Amino acid sequence: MSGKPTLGTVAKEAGVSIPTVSQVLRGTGRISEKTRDRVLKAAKTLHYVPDQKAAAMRSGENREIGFVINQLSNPFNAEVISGVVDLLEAEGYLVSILDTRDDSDRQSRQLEAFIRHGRGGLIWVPAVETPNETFDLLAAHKLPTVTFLRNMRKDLDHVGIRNAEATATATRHLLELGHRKIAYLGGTDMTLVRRDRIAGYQKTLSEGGMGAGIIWDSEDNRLAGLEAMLSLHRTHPEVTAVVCNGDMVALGACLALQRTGLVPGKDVSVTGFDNIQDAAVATPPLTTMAVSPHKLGRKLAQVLLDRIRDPDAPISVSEISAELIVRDTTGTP
Amino acid sequence: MSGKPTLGTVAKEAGVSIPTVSQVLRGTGRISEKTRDRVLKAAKTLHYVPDQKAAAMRSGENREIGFVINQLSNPFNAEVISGVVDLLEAEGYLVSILDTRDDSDRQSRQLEAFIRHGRGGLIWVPAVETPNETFDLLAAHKLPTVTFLRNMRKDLDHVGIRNAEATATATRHLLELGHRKIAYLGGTDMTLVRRDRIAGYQKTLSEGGMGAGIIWDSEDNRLAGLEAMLSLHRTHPEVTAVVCNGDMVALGACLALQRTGLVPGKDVSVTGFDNIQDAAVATPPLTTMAVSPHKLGRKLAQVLLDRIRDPDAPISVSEISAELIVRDTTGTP
DNA sequence: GGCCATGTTCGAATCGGTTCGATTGGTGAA
DNA sequence: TTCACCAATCGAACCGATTCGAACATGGCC
Repeated sequence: MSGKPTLGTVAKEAGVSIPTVSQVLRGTGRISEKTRDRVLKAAKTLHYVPDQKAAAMRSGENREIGFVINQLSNPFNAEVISGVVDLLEAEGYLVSILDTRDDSDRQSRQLEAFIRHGRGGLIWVPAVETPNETFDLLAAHKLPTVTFLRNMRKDLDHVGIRNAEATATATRHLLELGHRKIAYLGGTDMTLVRRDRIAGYQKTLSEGGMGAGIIWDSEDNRLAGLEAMLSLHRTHPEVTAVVCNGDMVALGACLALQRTGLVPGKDVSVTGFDNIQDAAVATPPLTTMAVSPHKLGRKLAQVLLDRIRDPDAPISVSEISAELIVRDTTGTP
Repeated sequence: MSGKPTLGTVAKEAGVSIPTVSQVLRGTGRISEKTRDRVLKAAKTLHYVPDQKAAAMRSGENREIGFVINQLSNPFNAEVISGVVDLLEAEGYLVSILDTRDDSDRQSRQLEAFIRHGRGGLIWVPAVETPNETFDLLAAHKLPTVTFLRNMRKDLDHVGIRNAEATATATRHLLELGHRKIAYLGGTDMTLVRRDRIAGYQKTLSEGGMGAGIIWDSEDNRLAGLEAMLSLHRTHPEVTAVVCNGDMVALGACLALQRTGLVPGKDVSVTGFDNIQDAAVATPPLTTMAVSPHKLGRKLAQVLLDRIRDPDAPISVSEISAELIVRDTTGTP
């Protein structure tokens, strides 16, 4: 009545020993039906819930997974999380989420907190400027880890998107429509992801004989995309198409065009990346590169489970292709 | 070299006993400088990180907080989470987040998981249809809990928004502009929050002699808002203003108006709720009711800390006022 | 030299489970 | 009656930390 119920409380209530209660509740060992029933009834009347941290301590098994992401407010990430959680919860794991907001100091504090509090595995979008010692910390504690989106280490499992292939597809789509002046919006801080996406864009341009292209800086949100598009258009009015680093940027760019009196898809073509829910609803609906976030999430969960089950298996790197979804923001120039 | 470093490993490395290492690292007891240095150096070279679950087991203190939210993909919620995490991390707590997606079965599994895995406190947006037994579970385990947004129990601390006051303000704003046919968009499933917001709307209407008003159903996202506005306009073309239950709905409604050839703020006025980032950037920028999510987050953290420190303190209920931000989607009819 | 005060360090118990080997009681066969 | 065997249950050690009181060494004083 005073404190929380423990194995001891249940054991006394049922008139058996502590190990017996433990065996009944976990279904191990040979227990007669009579005592099993007695124990189960006692556990129920006392509202007994086992203390996982005590269990984890002895058995070494830890059914709690950490998910460290760089931007919780991005709806694409939220959907990936759903996919991960669905699969891991079905396997009896608890997934707890932290948001680094791409701050590597906060990230290192959070990862250390995960280690202190004991996690059995980690899914992680490393912050842009993650120092080596952060990777060392994880290695020192032998924490099964899968990186997501940003593949920064050859010694860790990874799940990501074929970024270069995707932007190449988007760029080729615009070339085939007849565009000749195509800019890339969403970039210059050199994330690995951005580097790959820009590489795909540039490779396709130069294969088409269009030179190096124009890279224009923008953060990954609507407001930044809007401002970047305005300045791009002011500086390079000859540009008739932009490949955007993300849907948020692309939607911002469309707003900018509309404010300038231009029609996205007629005067200037725009492609996005992610296929977030808003992309389909926007006016006009956004042409974009789609990757199923749920598929990514399930893959992440699967790779992590495999790693937990066999810590010595070879490193796994999975890259998922994005698919071009043509809507109304792209057209002939 | 093989397993994780423990107090024992560090003790052997430094040539002292386990309690000594513990005392050095937590700063308790009187330790000579000489051994302190030796211990600290050993801890550093071994990358020692204390195991919180072992510590929590002995000391009873649990510095891990659970945050159970109903919709992770809502950017407003993401900002609230930032506020909570900032304050609690500074106090040495780890905040882990789960998303119920308003599914009460998933919610009950998640809360039980939090109890099993041991949390020292809980911030919680209860799912719409939360059964009593879920509340009983928390009470049975004496888990310090603060509800957020949805105040469903008189026996739990709460932090929320003055919903009725806010929609009353929005409705009065529209009345003062001269609107006479004002609908409420985002309704009818009877969440407490919605009930309060609708009550504020209806009270203001009837005080202004406008009758009961029109309540139109919509979920809390852009696409739903768009479709709801289309059907509302088809059914009730006389409506010249809509009070929306949230910004996402309001933005969807504006899109719907634009598709119909109407101008938000001129032909039909629209107010939102939350002041999410997109509200300021949209074309036209959205008139909305703003509550500082960061302020809400810090309040939540503070109330929870107070509860943890004094479990017997009287129940605290804090409601924060929303502020009208007039932008371009409201005007004279 | 013996004794106490002071400051450091360590032994042992504890938290709530799990695990394994040992013990108990009952049954059937020799 | 004795013995072997099997199923059911329990004792005790352990996981990694914390906590408290006891032990120890040192030095000062009588």
